[in-house]
Amino acid sequence: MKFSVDNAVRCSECPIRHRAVCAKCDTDELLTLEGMKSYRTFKAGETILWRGEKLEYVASLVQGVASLSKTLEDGRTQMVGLLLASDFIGRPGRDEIEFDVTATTDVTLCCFNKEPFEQLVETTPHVAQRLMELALDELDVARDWMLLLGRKTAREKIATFVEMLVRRSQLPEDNGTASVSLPMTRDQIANFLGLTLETVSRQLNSLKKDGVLSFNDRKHLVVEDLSALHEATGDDSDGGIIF
Amino acid sequence: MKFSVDNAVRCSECPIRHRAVCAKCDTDELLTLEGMKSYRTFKAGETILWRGEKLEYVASLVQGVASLSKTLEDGRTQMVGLLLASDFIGRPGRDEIEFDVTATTDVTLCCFNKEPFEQLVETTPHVAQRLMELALDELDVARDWMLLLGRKTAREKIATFVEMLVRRSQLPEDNGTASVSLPMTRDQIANFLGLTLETVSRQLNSLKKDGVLSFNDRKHLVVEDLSALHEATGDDSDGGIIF
DNA sequence: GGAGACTCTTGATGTAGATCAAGGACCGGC
DNA sequence: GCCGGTCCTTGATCTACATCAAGAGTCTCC
Repeated sequence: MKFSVDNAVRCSECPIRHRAVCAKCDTDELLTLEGMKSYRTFKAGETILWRGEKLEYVASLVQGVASLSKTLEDGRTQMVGLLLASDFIGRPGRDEIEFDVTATTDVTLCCFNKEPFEQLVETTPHVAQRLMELALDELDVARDWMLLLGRKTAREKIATFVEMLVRRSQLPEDNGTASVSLPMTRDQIANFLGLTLETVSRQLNSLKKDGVLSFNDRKHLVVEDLSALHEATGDDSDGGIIF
Repeated sequence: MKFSVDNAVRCSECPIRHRAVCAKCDTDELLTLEGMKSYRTFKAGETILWRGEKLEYVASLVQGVASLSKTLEDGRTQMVGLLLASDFIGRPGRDEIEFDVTATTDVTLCCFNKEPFEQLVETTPHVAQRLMELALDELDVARDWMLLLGRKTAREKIATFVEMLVRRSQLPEDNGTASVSLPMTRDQIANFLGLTLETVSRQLNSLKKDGVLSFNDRKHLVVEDLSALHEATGDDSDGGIIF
């Protein structure tokens, strides 16, 4: 279900219609948004927004994966968020953002100019409510990530990351087995988990040796034993992580 | 400006009136909130909410400091948020929370029963907007914290923490000097920064030895050189952290 | 199909911070 | 004032992961 700037869809047919910032909008509100929106695309690796850059628009991510990252003075970087289809970029009421946004894969955005969008937020409770829900969901994810970054071992971090991929891809789990595609390089994973690429490689291969995972090409992973994987995350058995 | 359950204030005189979830409310809306609210207090160390517990109410923190924390299966814990005056607890649309909430100091909450509050969110854009702003602010803080947890050294973590205390306390900075009160034990600080209490102690004393900080009693810190402190955080010189 | 550039693996070594341990300072209660 | 508990400091040791290094796969573009 690919689409490009050239064949822009109507909102009512949009693949993220029911999950994005517009999820709660009624037909009238949708019409307003329809008039404001425009699509943009970015190639994998391109920077979508720089930290501190003046924000001209806010956007929903329609297709692809983007990442948010922060950098220290000496160049160390940490990924602080992963944006997937229906996630929102930018915030009404702030002129710039505190992190860089980079396209991990090819990305399509549905953009709204900032000012008219802010007016919409002021007037329609549906948009503000949905933005609040999205922000609170992101907050939950960020907090799970803080636990991971602060307290988990390298092996637990990798296991948690793979488990997240499985949950998110929503693939049918075959009696304890699942296969997922890996949209990032070891380096990007390392950046995500607060590790180095060598440690990521070692831990992935260690999980492979232990029969929890298997893989041959670098873009694809098979989880051989989901419960062993969960065991390795260190997470409390109930509850768990929401993605 | 202490107050207890016994001498509940009117909303219009509330110390957090202009920063809490009610900040954008007009007089009518405030009246509705006035009718719904009730105060609760907790002693330092008490648990305000357990993870997974059914949420009966949402609340604004009026006075004191509370912390959010997560726990791994084997008992390792990580603080994932610090709640200060005007911060909000709970989320409309979710029946439980994913972390424990504990009173760090004595705490006073302004509570709203969950269901009427949710209805209010549905109907008044001002509350939804303010909740969105609060959530987005917390998200910014959480992301700074992820960078800290994932990439900073022990010394940088401590420096960042102290700098945060300074910024937050808003005390007049005397030509590069500032003094702040320390509302937590070494153990709690360690839990906040993803360190151990021994490391916290060592790094604080190392910063003392280097003339950046000084302290005699355990509840009070003096920053002798704010720019040296900032230097020690590792943060990019511009921008910086918002608290 | 081969040169060059990424990306990944694997090994050897170093080190920041955890862990273990013990003693000292402070605090509240009797 | 003394006693028990909590909190903090300091030292010795250990270890998980970073860092440094080298080689092997794989991808792409003339």
